[in-house]
Amino acid sequence: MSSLRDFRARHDLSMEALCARILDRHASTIRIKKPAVAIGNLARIVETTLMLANRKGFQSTSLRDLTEQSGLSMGALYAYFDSKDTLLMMILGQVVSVVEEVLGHPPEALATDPAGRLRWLLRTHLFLTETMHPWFVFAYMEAKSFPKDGRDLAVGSEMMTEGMIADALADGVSRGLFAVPDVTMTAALIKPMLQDWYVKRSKHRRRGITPDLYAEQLIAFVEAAVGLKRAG
Amino acid sequence: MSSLRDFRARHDLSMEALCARILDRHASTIRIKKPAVAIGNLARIVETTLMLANRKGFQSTSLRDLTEQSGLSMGALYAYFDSKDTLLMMILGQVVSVVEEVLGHPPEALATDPAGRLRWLLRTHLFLTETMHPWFVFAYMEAKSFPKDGRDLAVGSEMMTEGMIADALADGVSRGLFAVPDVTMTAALIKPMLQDWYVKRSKHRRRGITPDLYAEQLIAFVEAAVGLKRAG
DNA sequence: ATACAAAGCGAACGCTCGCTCTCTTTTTTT
DNA sequence: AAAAAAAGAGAGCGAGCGTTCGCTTTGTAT
Repeated sequence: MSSLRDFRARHDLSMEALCARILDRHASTIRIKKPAVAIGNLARIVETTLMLANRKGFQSTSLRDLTEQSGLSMGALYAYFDSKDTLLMMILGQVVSVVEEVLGHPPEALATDPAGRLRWLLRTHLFLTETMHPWFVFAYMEAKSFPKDGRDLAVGSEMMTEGMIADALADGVSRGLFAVPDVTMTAALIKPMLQDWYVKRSKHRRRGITPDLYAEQLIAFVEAAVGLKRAG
Repeated sequence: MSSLRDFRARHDLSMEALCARILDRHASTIRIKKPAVAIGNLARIVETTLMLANRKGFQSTSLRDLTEQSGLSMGALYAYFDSKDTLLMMILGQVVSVVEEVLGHPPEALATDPAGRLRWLLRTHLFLTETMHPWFVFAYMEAKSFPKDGRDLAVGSEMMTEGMIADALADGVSRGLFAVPDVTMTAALIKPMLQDWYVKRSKHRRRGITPDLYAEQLIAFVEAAVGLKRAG
């Protein structure tokens, strides 16, 4: 059974790796020529933005706050984005892209094992959001104030992961493994429990719940709810 | 079995009734002498604030937006609150107070019926948030940018309702009705499914899910998860 | 050492913000 | 009808916003 350690060994989600991909995606906007410099400073910018935005909201975070905390000047910041909204879209776009990449490819071995695939989805979702915690809080909390394309992107991403859960459920039902009256509705009920891990993470941590523990308990809860008989 | 109609017949949660109580609580700040005038204008102010804040966030809603949409002048607004933060606290305080009042008093008949009390809690929570939908979205989405006392109030309220769920679960476990490994954790998993109704309400509505339907399916899901055998 | 591009800097701009204050209008009282 | 009290109006204030731009510093190739 896979753990958070295993997950992190399989995926490089370090700040540098993530910012390298942001640089790729926004090469036309970013005016810095040397990739090493660009990635290093992007890392400082994104890290500071996530910290400040998660503390008091992106709208309320001023670019002057950002210059003070990041150590970069106003002019330097605008070499990396052409507007505050672009900065927001850089972060959001990276979150959406990683979700698609990580959750979109379940192990082939689970292709005919809906219960295993459901477990894998829940566990992987939790480990991903744990590893990129500030990114996901940012995407979730700022979603409603995104420019329209950003909102569509976020909603689309959410619908995609919900759809993956629904597919696993439907597969399980058709194999007689699960007893679920309405797979769409059930998937819609499972999603917020996944999101709660990162939205209210400090509460769970205060109670001593680790990601592995949360995964285990959530899986037990969901499997009971969908009528799966558990081994042992 | 109680429905949304029944719920609304039992509780007066009209804008006027809610604003009358805001007036009571903030009588010292509000400079308007005649209650009828004060309540009427408070209703316009709160209604407009909720609409604008839920559309683009409270921070991004300017007082000039508020004057335009409400039809009241800047000077008039400041006869009702002494700062934008006070306006926020008026709304939040009313939400918290109503939650305590409505959820804090389950029917006496359910005192020895944990399964019934759990059903009542879920249903009542859903009906309450449905009836005061914009208020709850506001409290939930703006929570992180509240001044500290506001955040504490919101967190306290959430912990209270989670505690009620946990109590019902613990009662059920001690009577041998539920099979739950950890009541606190289980309550923490149930809460976000309740909140999802109002946070993602438009998604559910698009799918044709009514509050009564959501209540029914959520209850079925939870009862299966906690191991309750259902009649029929 | 020189030349040139890359990167970084921060004062200044136009604008909007929350909030105040004086003045006018409406309502109530006499 | 006059006077007093209550309520509303909206121009104006200083502060702070996102963004720009002319300039300096740093790094590199000759």
